[in-house]
Amino acid sequence: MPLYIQVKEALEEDIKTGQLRIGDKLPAEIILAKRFQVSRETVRSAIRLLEEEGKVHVRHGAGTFLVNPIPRTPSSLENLMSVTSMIKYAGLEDGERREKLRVEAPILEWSSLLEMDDGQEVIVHERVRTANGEPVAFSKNILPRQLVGEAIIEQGSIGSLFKYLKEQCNIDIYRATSEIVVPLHTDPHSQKLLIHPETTVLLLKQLHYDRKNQPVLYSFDYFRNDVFKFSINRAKIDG
Amino acid sequence: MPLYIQVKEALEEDIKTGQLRIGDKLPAEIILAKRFQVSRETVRSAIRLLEEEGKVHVRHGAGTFLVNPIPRTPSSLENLMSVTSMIKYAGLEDGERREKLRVEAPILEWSSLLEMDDGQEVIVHERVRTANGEPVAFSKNILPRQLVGEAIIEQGSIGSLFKYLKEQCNIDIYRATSEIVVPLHTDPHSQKLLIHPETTVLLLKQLHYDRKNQPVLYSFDYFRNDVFKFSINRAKIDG
DNA sequence: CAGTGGTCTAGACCACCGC
DNA sequence: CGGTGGTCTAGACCACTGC
Repeated sequence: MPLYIQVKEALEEDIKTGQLRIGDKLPAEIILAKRFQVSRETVRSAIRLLEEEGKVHVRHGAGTFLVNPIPRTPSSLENLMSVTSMIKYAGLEDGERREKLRVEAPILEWSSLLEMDDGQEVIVHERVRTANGEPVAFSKNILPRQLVGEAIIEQGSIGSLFKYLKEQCNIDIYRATSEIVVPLHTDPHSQKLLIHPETTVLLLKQLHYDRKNQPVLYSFDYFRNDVFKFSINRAKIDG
Repeated sequence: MPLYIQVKEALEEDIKTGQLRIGDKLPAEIILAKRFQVSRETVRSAIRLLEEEGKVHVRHGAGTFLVNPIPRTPSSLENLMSVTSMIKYAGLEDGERREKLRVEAPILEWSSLLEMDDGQEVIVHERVRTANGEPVAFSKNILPRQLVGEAIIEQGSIGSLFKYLKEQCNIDIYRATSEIVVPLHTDPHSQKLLIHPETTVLLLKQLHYDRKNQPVLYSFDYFRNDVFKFSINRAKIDG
């Protein structure tokens, strides 16, 4: 375990035991360095982590101050997770699915977003997710056929798409840009989920990227908003 | 200008001029340090910035690689901005508003979220935003009366609430947790905006914090989704 | 002005990757 | 195994804050 992690955890322990309280100024970096018998840069690495996690507020020339812990949002949208994970996270049993899988010629929007060459085909994968026998989400996934190979077409059930792509296709999704849309009532995919009068539906149009920021998957994910809760942490851009 | 910023910008210049191309491995840190006549730690600070901005991918033992630039999302929700700013950002003229301002006893949900003592009152501020004579957004803002003082009650028009709070009340909002909700058609606030058949409405329930993570403002912000576009960048949590 | 964090150095050793 | 990034040190000087 690196030293700066140990220092960070020691400081967190001071917070937890109440030795440091909200609003308190932490000892100067040089003092902490002496106390923990490490160099000042090591202390700074630890404090940088605490700052990233929103536990302290560093002010040049003034000191480092303990702030309220960031309010924890249960499952926050800026953390990318697969629909399968979101269902588990919501405490639901990932039930029976109706899957459809086909090969298509992409429409211009898809081939453009996925940066595909002309003439290439896409795999279109659709499925309804259920819990307690009721539909709770619907997903339409679009992938370049070239990326996923031929095996997927014979595949009966995919399971977690993220997991399948990682293990079978060596595609590691780790980022996405998502547009949040409230679909119209006339949207046929939305209608599949509108089974209760108090149900509303939210759509995420998501373009997923691998670690090289290559687009690999475009998806339309519809969620019942009476079942799933969506939240997000927002912060001012500068200082 | 700090050295590590200069190094970062020199590297970005190499990217822009095509000396470094997507997928390329950057020279080793120690080589870059020699080239720029700085220490290795300075180079590492520069690379850390590039990594945070998603421009390079650092792999322990392998090297640092140039990746596709992160797809730029126009106005992404994780960047906190006021409704006033969102309206300007959408290219709309912030038109006539119908403002209401009153003092109330808070309901339990509000006083709890705003961490208020019993018996304290809240200021409730509502307004409709219009553009081209049509309503495009509706906001309901709830603030502890104690925080904002008495002056606000006599105030005719507030303008940008964020700006008002900063300049008149010394409250600097810099973070929020927002829940994204698709309101029901029966929601009276939502109905104010449903003036076209192809209009849908999205609601942000937002709890705003100052730099000490003290909650200072709870707001319900309704937006017409045919006028405003909402997007978000999502990333996997761990490396 | 004293105290604080921000930057920077020139080394060192370790952990990991890919050949 | 050599090359790479990850961590760490013991200093130094600078820039900012608040009294």
